[in-house]
Amino acid sequence: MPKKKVKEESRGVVTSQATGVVCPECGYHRFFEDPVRGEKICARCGLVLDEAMVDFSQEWRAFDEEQKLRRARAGAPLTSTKHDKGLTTEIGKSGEILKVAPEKRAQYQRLTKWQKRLIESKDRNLSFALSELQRLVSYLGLSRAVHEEVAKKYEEAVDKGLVRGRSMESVIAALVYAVCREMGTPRTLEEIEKASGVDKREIGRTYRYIARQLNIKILPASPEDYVPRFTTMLGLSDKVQARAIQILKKAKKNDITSGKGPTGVAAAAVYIAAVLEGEKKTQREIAEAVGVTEVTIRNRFKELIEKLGIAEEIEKKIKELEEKS
DNA sequence: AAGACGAAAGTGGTTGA
DNA sequence: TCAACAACTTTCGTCTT
Repeated sequence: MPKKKVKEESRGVVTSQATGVVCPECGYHRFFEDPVRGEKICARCGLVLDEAMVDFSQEWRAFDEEQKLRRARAGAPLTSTKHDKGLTTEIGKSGEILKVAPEKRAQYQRLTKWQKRLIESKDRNLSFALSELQRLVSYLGLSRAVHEEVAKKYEEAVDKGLVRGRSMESVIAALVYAVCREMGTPRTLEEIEKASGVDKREIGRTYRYIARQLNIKILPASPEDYVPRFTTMLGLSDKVQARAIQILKKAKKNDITSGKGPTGVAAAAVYIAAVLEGEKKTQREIAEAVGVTEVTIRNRFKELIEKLGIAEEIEKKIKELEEKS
């Protein structure tokens, strides 16, 4: 894993692609776009993916908001995943300057200029970040609610200056992680790493920092929340899902879950539930889908069946299933 | 040959002095 | 800042079917 490269790219040298397209050569998801030659080039291996692209950028330039408004031929749709929901505050309107005392005009103009610069720099930052977010959302199949919430929190983070010294990608990734968890549909760090190309330790670090600064409560993730996604990923029935959650509830009461990695516990519960419902999957299959090792599943599995006193039941069931095949 | 099991050594992160 | 520590992973050998 060339981690260094990703870091450099996150400095903004690279245009990130808004859709879920990946390089057919190396599977990487970021590309350089060269508008002059109309080429799209994989940022990792350099493969030219697209030639003779259409340049969608504006053919005109605008030097201030006024020109922008005048030259634009279409307005952006209103949505809260856009940085300002289409409403921007400005200090200076050309007519108003006449109302200001002559001796204050110079100062007034300076203020106007800086105000514009600030807004525009925030603009660029936000629109770039939001397109990265858009990419993650479609890649991970996240809900509208999560999308909106992350957008809101990101702006908050920018306002508090928390993005400084961190790459936008890592902040976005961290927020996605945080919000997914908050909404009870957690994704693992690994999944977000794969989707965003940001190292998972980096995501974790940023997550903790941002969460503290924005007063997002960091509750330990609960295993139940992972169950529905795991069962669907493995193609298991709703019955298995319900059974797994039932097992986890009981486990929680007996205090077996605390201190353990939630994904491991969830994986073991799914394994048990699958066996009990006669839809047995191998430990490896589950391990692979969930992103923990078989060993971990085994350990949790052993703990669960012992402490819940269902060891015999499970063994009987396994024998039964073996006889059938 | 494939799956389950577990021992042993290694890794990254947290905690407490 | 450092060492101890728990959870988890990797690796590998064994047993069963």
